[in-house]
Amino acid sequence: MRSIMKFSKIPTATITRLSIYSRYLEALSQEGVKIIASDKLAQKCGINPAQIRKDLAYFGEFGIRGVGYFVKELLFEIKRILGLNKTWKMALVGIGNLGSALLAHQNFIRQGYEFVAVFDIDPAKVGRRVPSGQIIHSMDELEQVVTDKGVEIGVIATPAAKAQMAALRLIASGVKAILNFAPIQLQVPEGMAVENVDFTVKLDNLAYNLTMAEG
Amino acid sequence: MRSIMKFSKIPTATITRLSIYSRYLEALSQEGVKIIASDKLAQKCGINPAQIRKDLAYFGEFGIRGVGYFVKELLFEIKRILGLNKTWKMALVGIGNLGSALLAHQNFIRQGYEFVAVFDIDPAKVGRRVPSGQIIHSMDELEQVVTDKGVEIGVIATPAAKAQMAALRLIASGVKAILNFAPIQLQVPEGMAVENVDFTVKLDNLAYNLTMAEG
DNA sequence: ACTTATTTGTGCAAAAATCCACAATCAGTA
DNA sequence: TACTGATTGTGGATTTTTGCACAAATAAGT
Repeated sequence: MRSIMKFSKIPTATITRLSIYSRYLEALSQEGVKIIASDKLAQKCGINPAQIRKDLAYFGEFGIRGVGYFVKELLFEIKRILGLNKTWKMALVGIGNLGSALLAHQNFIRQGYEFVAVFDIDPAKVGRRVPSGQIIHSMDELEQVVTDKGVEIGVIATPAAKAQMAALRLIASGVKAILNFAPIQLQVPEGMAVENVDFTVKLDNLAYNLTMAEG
Repeated sequence: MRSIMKFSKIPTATITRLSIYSRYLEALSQEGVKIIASDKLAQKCGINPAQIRKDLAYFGEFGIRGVGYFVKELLFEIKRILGLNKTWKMALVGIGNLGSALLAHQNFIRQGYEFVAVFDIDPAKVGRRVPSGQIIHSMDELEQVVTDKGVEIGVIATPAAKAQMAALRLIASGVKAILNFAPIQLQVPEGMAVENVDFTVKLDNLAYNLTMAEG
C-alpha cells in the first residue's frame, strides 16, 4: 500500500534532500544528540524547515509536535526509505585515477554499498589486486562476473569514449542502475536509473556565477 | 546591479543544461558537423527541444528559423555566456586519492580552468611535485599563495572534517567560488558560490529508485 | 486540570520550471 | 515573386516545487 501509490510523484529533489538529512543525522547520532528540530536541521542543511517536514510527510509522521525528531529513529526511517537497510552490490568499470580514488574512498562510503567486482580494459592491470582487495577483471569477463555476483549498481569511471559501451554491457548483464562519472549523457533504455556525477558542469556553473557577479 | 537583476532570474538548471549543450557542440564541432537543430541536440542530451530553445532565448537569438544553429557559433556564444572565454585560476586543497585524480584529469578538463596552486596538510607531501607539475604547498601558506596567485575558484578535496575550515580560509583569501567534493554542506557567507559534487547522494538516489522499482 | 511554550504536519497560495502549440522566419526551388 | 518544407522563438497553459501560516499536538510547569 505504501509502495506504489504515491511514490512516483515524489520529487527527485526530495530524495536528494533525504540523503543530506541522513548524513547530518548520522553526525548528530555520533555526537550523542538525541533530539533535533526541523529548524535546526534546516539551518545545517541550508534548507527551509517546512521543506524538511514536507519531505518527511511524503512517507509518514516521524516527529513529535512540540519536541522534534528522535535522531536515531529518524535516521533509521530515512535509511529505510532510501533502501539503505541492505548492502547494494556495485561493479566498477575503469580503474584509472578516478576509479582508484573511488575504491580508496570505499571505506568512507556510508554503510550500504560495496564494490563486489572491478573491471579495466588495460591488459597490464587485469589480474592485479587493487588496494581494497578486489582483483581486476578483464572487460571480456564483464557479463559473466556481473551476472554471477548479482551486481545491482554499475559505476562507470571510464573515459567518455568508452562509457556508452560500458553502460550497455552492464545493462545487458542485468544491472538496473548506473552511477556515471564520464562526462557524457548515456543513452539507456526506458526505466533505467542513471545518475551523473559531473564536476565540469558544476565548474561551469561557478564560472557563470562569477561572470555574472562581476559583469 | 541591472545586469545581476536581469540574469539572477535564470534558473540554475538552465546554466547546467547550457554546460551540457556546450559539451555536445564541442563534440559535433570536432566531428565537422556544421549545423544542428534543437530536436537533434535535445535527443542527444535527453532534453525537450523546446527547453533548449527557451534556455537559449534567455540570452538572445542564436539560431536560424527553418535551418537550425551553426555549431561553432552556438558553441562560442554558450561559452561566452558561461564565462569560458577566459581561463579560471583554481586552487586545490587536499591531495589525497581524489585530489590526485582531479589533477590527473586536469588535462581533460575543457579549456577554461587551471590549477595554479595545490595544498595539503600532510608534511610528508609538502614540497613534493605532483605529476601535473605543481609543488604541494603547506596549509600554512594558503592565504599567502591564494592571494598572490589571484585564485578565483577553490576546490576542496579534503575529508569532511577539514572541509569547513578549508572553505573559510579560501574565502578569507579572496576566493569567490568553491567546488566542494567533501560530503558536507559548507556554511559560507551570503553571496558565495558553492557547488557540491557528491556521489554518495547520487548513490542514495539510485538505491531509492531500485527499492521503489522492486516494491 | 489548565495554561504556556514549542514544534510538527499540512492546506493552500505563490513561485518556478517545463512543455505544448503555433506564428514567425528562413532557405531552396520553380 | 510566390510557394514549400523546415525549424526557430515564444505566449501561455500545465505541471512541479517551494514556502507561508496556522491548526493540531505535545511536554512541562503551575
